[in-house]
Amino acid sequence: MDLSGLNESQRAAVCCIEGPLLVLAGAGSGKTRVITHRIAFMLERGIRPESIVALSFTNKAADEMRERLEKMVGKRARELFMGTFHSLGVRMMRARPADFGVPKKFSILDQGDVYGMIRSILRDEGIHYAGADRRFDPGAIVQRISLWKNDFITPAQATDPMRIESDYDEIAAEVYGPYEERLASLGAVDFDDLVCRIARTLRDSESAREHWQGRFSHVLVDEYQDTNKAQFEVLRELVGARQNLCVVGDDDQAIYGWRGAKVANILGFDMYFPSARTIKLEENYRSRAPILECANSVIVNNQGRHDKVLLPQRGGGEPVTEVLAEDGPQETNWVTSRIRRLIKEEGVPGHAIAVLYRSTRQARAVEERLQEHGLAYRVLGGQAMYDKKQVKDALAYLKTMIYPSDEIAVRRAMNVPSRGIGAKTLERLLAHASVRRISLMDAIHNAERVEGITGRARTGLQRFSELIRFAQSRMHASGSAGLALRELLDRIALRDHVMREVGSAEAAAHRWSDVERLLGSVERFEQRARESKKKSRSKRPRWNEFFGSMAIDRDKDKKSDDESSGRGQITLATMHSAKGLEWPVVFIIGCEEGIMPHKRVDAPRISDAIAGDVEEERRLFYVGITRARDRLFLTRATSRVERGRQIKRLPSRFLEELPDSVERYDISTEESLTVEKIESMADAFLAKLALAREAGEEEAKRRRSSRR
DNA sequence: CTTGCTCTAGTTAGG
DNA sequence: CTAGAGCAAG
Repeated sequence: MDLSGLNESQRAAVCCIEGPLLVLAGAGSGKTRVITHRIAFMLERGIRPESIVALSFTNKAADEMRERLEKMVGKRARELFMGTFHSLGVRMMRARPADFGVPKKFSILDQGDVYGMIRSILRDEGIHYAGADRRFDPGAIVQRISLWKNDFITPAQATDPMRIESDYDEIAAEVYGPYEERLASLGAVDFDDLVCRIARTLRDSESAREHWQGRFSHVLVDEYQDTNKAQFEVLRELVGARQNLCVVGDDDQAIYGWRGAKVANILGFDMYFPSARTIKLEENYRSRAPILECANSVIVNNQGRHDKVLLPQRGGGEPVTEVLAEDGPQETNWVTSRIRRLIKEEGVPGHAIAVLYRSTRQARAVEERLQEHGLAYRVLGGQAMYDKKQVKDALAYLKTMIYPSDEIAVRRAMNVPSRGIGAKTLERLLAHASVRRISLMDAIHNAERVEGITGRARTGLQRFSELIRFAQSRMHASGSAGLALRELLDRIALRDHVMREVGSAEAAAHRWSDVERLLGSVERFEQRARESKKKSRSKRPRWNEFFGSMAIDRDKDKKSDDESSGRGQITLATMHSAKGLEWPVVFIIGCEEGIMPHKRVDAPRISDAIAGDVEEERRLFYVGITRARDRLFLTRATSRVERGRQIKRLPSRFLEELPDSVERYDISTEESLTVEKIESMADAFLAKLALAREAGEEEAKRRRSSRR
């Protein structure tokens, strides 16, 4: 194998295939190259592809890795397991459901289903989760339960008074137990179960452990700094005594502590695996020196980290620019016109430019200005396609047609668009169904026999029942669920429903296009099933697979979308979703106290008690900086309109950690400021101030506060 | 049961 | 300023 394209430490990381290995891969240090070369090297050394597991955090990352590997080793790349922890979990649970205490056909709840369940528990337990007196955001509860599950804290332990620190802990602990019970009674698991059940089973069952340790001999993990406790346990049990575990990551890019990731996993890797080797990749092939200088000088201010720096491998480069605006509109205006200039005058393609920000809401203003300028852009992140309401509605109908026993789907579909079926009616139906041991859908088909259902609800149920029967008969007649779903959606005029729900025709058309995409992927799935039928003679498409992969690979249809939408687009992204990506030109907007670091992580400003959170914000800023290849602009405003009022804004403390080589530009005075200029201005100002003080003028104090 | 009004709170994301 | 949720009225 040809390793000549790699530097010394990269080569070391590729060739060290036995025993525990920690690869500390700085931003832009050729991490993916190392991983793919390493797998290719392992295959060359005769390790069977089926016994290799390569894990990452997103499907996209896994797919890209597989593509790159396929270029190196060909079809064999398809034989090894490459995917997310969650998809590994699904695969293991499907292979041996009994080991994990789940039914053969378990279903996977998505975020929306979980929310719905938490809401209904809150209602049933009589907890006012929102309102004037006490408010409990279901989202915060879901998040707590998720954190507990990943830390192996049981419902009983969660209610321990010693652990409870806030109202939220108390409420969440109260809901946690019933939540787990409901999951079990539905034969369903949530996303967290896909990981922590694996960990628990491997820990507790010797036979399961032996089976899986025999199945997999070598494990690789990318983005290791983002692993949580449950994921760590899975790894530890999976690799067993052989400890053929290679983890690749960068503690300086750990930005997911708030969702349970443990930086300790990467900081203390050699504590858990004492025989571990550590290899640092510090050569940076992405960014120009001035950008890396910024990155290095910001990140050294963090305490808990592996000691390393980014060493520039590309020469030259313009200075990084810090841009000062008077207010928000001026900031976005400047950014968009600078982008326009880059594109129109300097010949930079749109896809070479990104605007990064801390929170999604900051995108809107930029979007509006870009639209005005007629510049094409795309927004990364945001709601995943399968989380969108319209798509979920359509999907609920599809599931109802195919699996009428899927209660969650039926519940959703039955009232879209509203058919006058409310909580009371549902309750009656469920009671009826449970007494007769029939499904909710069957109870609906027999609605006229259910006690107490009258008037509007009754006719609504009748219409729904007929609709489903109609769709099912169309499906059987045509042999295509996609076609039947189209007809069904047509009948209920879902399209008009979507139109009515949103204001602008444009937004509605956009929402509807997501439904079209769903229909498209249903039809493609059926097409594939028909083709493979010739070979395998299976009677029907395996819908379980389709729905399962829908919950797991939510953005598998996104890719074609990205490609079809052209290459000229500017990218708008949060710094979180920008991780792993790069652009020649990057703008980071809103570099201010309160935004970055965000005010929520920095509540007690005087005592730096929770400095860890501020350190995570600093890492996030570091991630943002290291996305830039050639040019970097950091912008901020001195005041902003917030809740209708003009508020003064202070520069982010991170800006003050930047080196002197950074150029400063003030939009309103159109002045470029170097450090020397600022210093001479400050000197002049101080001289003036001294004069004023001598004269005993009160005004001097006011001026002092307006300085910088 | 639905609709429309009023109030309030307001990170970050993925499977 | 907006989105989402509760609440009161139809």
